[in-house]
Parts: sequence; C-alpha cells; structure tokens
Amino acid sequence: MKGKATSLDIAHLAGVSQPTVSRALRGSPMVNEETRKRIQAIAEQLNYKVDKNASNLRTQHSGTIALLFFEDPTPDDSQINPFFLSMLGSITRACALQGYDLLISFQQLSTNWQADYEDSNKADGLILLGYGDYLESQSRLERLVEQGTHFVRWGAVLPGQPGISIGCDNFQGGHDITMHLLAQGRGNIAFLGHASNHYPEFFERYRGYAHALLTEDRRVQPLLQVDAVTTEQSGYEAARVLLEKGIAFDAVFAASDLIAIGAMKALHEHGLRVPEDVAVAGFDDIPMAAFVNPSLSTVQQDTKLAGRILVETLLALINNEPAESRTIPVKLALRRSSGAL
Amino acid sequence: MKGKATSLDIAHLAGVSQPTVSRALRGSPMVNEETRKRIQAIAEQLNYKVDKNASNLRTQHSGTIALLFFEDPTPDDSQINPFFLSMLGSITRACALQGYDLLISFQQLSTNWQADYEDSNKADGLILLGYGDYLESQSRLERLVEQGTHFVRWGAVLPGQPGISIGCDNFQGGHDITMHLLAQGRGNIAFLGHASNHYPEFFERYRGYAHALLTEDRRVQPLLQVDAVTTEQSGYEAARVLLEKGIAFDAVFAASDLIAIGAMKALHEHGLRVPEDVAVAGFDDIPMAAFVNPSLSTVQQDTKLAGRILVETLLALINNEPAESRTIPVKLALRRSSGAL
DNA sequence: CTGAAAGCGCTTACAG
DNA sequence: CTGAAAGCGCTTACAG
Repeated sequence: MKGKATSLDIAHLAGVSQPTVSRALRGSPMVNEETRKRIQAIAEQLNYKVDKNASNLRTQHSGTIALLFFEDPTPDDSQINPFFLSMLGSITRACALQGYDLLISFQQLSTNWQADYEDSNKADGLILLGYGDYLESQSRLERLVEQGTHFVRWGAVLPGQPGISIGCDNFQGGHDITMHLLAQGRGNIAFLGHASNHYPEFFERYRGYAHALLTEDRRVQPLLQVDAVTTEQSGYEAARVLLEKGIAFDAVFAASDLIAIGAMKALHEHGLRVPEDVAVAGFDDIPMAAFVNPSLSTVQQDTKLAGRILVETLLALINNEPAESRTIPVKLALRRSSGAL
Repeated sequence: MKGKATSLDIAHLAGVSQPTVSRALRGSPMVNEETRKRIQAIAEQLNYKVDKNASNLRTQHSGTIALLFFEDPTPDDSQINPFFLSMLGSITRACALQGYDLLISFQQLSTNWQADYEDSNKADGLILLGYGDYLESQSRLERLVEQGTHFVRWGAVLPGQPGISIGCDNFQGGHDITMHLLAQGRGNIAFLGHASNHYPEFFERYRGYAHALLTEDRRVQPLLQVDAVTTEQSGYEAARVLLEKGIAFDAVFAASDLIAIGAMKALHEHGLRVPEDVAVAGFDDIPMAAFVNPSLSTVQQDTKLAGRILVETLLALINNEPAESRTIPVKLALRRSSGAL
C-alpha cells in the first residue's frame, strides 16, 4: 500500500462500498454494528484518517477557527502581550473541547489586513484579539459585518461597536482598584495609560478610576494621567514623565500589568520604594504579576472563562444561534505593591 | 449572487472557461495579459478567494504547518511557558513569510497523543515544542519517523534523538553563565533544575555548569543540585529545599528564567538579598527577565532565529530537500541579579 | 493562449 | 441496512 489509505481502500478490504465506510467511521446509526467494527478495525490498522480537505469541501465547513492577533510589531519582534497569551491558552483549550482546530495569525494594525480566512473556507469564523486604536479599526470591522463574516472580538463592550464583543468589566475593575488604593490612604493616584475613545478599554478603566475618586470627594487631576500603551517600556516612560515633571503622587494605577511593571522599574531607579513611597496597581493579572518584586496588586481578568465564552459565542454565531456581547466580571488580586499585605 | 463566488461564477462573467480563471488567478504564464486583468478585476469585485479545501484536495498539500505544544496542564490551565510563547511569535512570523498557515494545539504529555494532523491532510508538517520527559516521548517520536511524518522538534540536539531537532547550545550557555558567576567571586553555585537524561536540555546546561566548575578547579557538589521543572512554583520550592536544609550557597544558576524568578522569591522571603547575598542567573531571557527586580542575568536564546530555522528546516523536509539538526549559539544577557551591574 | 475532461476523497440524498 | 450516483470547487494533463 503506497501513500495514504483512503476510504476506498478500506471499502475494498472490508468488502463494502465506500459510502458505507464513510458512514461507519462517523458513527452513523444506519450501519450494522458488526460491519462497523470490521471497518473500524481495518481503518485503525491502516492508520486511516479522514481527509479533511475532502470532507470540508463536501460539507462546506472547516471545523477550524482563526485567531487573529492585532498588534503593531515590537522592535524585538517576538514580544506578545502576556495577557493575550493567557487568552490564547484558554481559547486553544476551548476549541479543542469543541472539536475545532485553531489557526493563528498576527496581523499588524498598520497594514491593510483583510480577513480572508473565512472567504477561502479555511476557517468558519474569526476571533479578534488586540488592544489597538478602535477608531482606526472600526471601518474594517464594519466591512466584516457587511460581508457576513462570523467573528467575535475581545474588547470593550460598548454601544456602536460593530459586531459582537466579549470583554471584562473594565469600569468596575478601575473603580474597585482605585477604591482599594484610596483605602490604603493614598490621596494622589496617578493613572498610566491612554484615556480616550481611541482605546476604550483603557478609557473605561480610567472612567472607573475617576468615578471612584469622585465618590470619595477627590478631584480628578489631569496632570496625574499620562498616556501609555501596553508595554513595559511605555510604562517606564510614562512614570518618568511624572517623575521628571516633579508631580506629587503616592500611588499609581496602571492600565495594565506591563505598564505597572515598567513604572515600578522607573520608580526604583528614582530611589522610590514600592509600596512605602508609592503604591502600585495594575490590570490583567498576568502570570508574572505574582512574581515581580514586590508582587503586583492588580485586577484579575478571568481568561479561562473569557476564552470559553469567546469560542462558544463564535460557534453560536456560526450555527446561526442567538449570540450577544457579554461583559465578564473582574476581581481584585491584592498583593504587596499596593501595601495591602 | 448568493453565497460565495466560485471560479465558475467568474468564468461566466468574464466569458472564459473556469480553468482559465484558475490559471489567471495563480499567475500562470500561459494566460493572456488582458484576459488576466479582466479576470482579476472581476475576482476582486466579487471578493473572490480560492477555496482552500478544493485546491488543497486537488494539490494534496495544505499550505499549513501544525505547531504542537507539549506541556502537562498547569493547575491554572492557562499558563504557558513564556519562552515557548516567544517562539510562537517568531514561528508565526516565519510561517507567514513563507506563505504557510499555522495551526496550533496543546497536547498533554500524559495523554496518548497522536499527531494526526498530517494524516488527515490538515497540515504538511509538524513543529514540536515542549520541555518534557524525553524518555517518555521517545517511542512516539520514533513512530512519527516510521510513518514518514514530516516534523522538526525544538530541543536537545543529541545523538540518538529520533528525527530532526533544532536547539540552542545548552552546554555552552551553562558553561558561560557559570564562568560569569565564578568571575563575580561566587564559590558555591547551586543548580536548580533537573539534571538527568530525562530532561536533556537541562542536563546539558548542568553539564556546562559542571564543566565550568571543573575548569576553575572547583568541586561539583551534588547537594547543590535540586530538581525543578520550568515553573516559578517549582523554582520557589527548589530554593526552599536548599534554604531549609541550611546548605551554604552564594549563587544560583537556574535552568530557566521561571525557575530563577521563583527562586528569587524564596530568597527574598528568607531575607536574603539578590545579588548581595546570593547572585542569581537564569536561562532563556524571557521578556520578563529585564523587568523583574532585580533584573535577571540570564542566557539568551535567539528565538527569532530559532523560529525561522524551525520553519525553514521543516519546509525543506516537506520538499524533500536535505535538512539536518542544528545548534544555535547563545549569548549572555547580564543584568543586576548576578552582581554584574 | 484556451477549453473539455478528469479526478482529488469525501458526504449525502436517493433508491432499494 | 447498503449501494450507485452526484457533486463540493478546484488544478492539471491533454488536445487544439
């Protein structure tokens, strides 16, 4: 027997027709149990696997989901946001559980990506992952919707977003962690991260922060907000901006853990102790958060649940079942950097 | 026009036969330039994409590579070794560069995985990634070789390994970093990590460590070696073993950065200062290494190069071109934890 | 340079 | 319960 075995080979050996082999191997109820066993034995012996290209072509669906990461390339070219990597893990597992394969691809925000995965029948649907400028990507998402592409996006759940989004409760997280810092007796809490509708996830965190301050009768000071994207480098630079301007602050709420870690580095270099001089909190609870020194207080996103919901929602969409955007609750993970322990 | 456009639809609109459309769109030289342009314009207008299942079925190759991660599940279920994630980034990019799609899958070492990706024509070849027990996986790899499956593995490049492996120079890395610690005046260097032929990558690092000690006329002390796998938790526990036994040491060479970071946590808890009391070095240079406190001295693996070589070697194999195992050089990334800065 | 024909390996009505 | 037939949408000899 040269090359791979086909269902026809098995049919010959089993003395049945090729369709019967197909039925038997997919567990069709209209096949005699003994016949099935005989066929299965032969299939195993020949190490037969159904040709996915052929069956996909016939059934017109691929049993595959494409995961698209959107990130502008980092200088180092191999850095990926660890938070998204946690998501990757849970998405992969959720796919496996549902019997779907996962195709992954990194797309640069700046290039004119088009999601041809579904058009070429390589995937039945798309999961979109990536912080990035929402206003920039808006029109592309709208085109996906127009084309009838099946997709779900991880991100801010807001009115006006094209398609379906799954996201965590960024507002609540920002609010809760700020309340926590206030409860530690910190009065001047800086916010490191973009705070505009270009980055609605960060913006929601910022709004939660501002809301908490107002609740406690504190002023929201514009000088205490410094733009930053989700990298250590950006967090480092944002903290340095505060330090160099000589702005007084006794706490930092960073819009992500990477920003927080970069900021802590800048604080240390400046001779400031965390949490004694400056309390620090992040957002995401990436695996590293518990192992930096001091360990980082942060807002935990449930990536396991998130991955499962993303996959389940996408599959609902694919199967023309009802599906809608959802917000996932967050919880605080309090550690040493905020002075909690 | 309902549903997706096919090459036949385009043929009708262009007034040519369907094969001509196929030829034109794939840039066949035997098609009139004007005809091609007309066809291409129509294809773009209809947002036509070649059906991958159909073309794969016909050509009998998938243009897809499967990346298999082997890791036993962590309790948290979404933790992945950050080093492999860097590799994932560079492998993805290398695939994209070569026009290949990437399918990813996590396989549990403990389960009886079989790599049916190639058998089912979902992928043309496999990349295997994962520290794990080599002796356990050996027989499965041998079966892959027997079946003629195309695969490359990231791991120890040693005689007797089935198939082709790409790996870094673990021995040299272990040697160099140990020489560095010795040069800092550290006499009692502990090694945290497995040191047996079940884990040849770690074992090579250990052998490099031992070789450096012997070169400098130091004794290799068995008590200073403690088993650990690549997690912070395991590193934390390994360091505690040393501390609790009261074994004297003034430096730690951890077989991976995660182990080093876990060990640093244990040292801090024990009131020991890094690097003043104990110098620490790791292996891998994961992105976090530069941002932990103190920043971690480590052995840098060139993941960008590694990913490229893995993909290129696999493609060579797929195309029946000569391919062989390769070792990639490493270099030291010296930071504060070893007392270098 | 172009078209008619065959076929990749399946799945699914349809007929018995 | 099983088989003969058709067809998913391409690509590639083959013929002109």
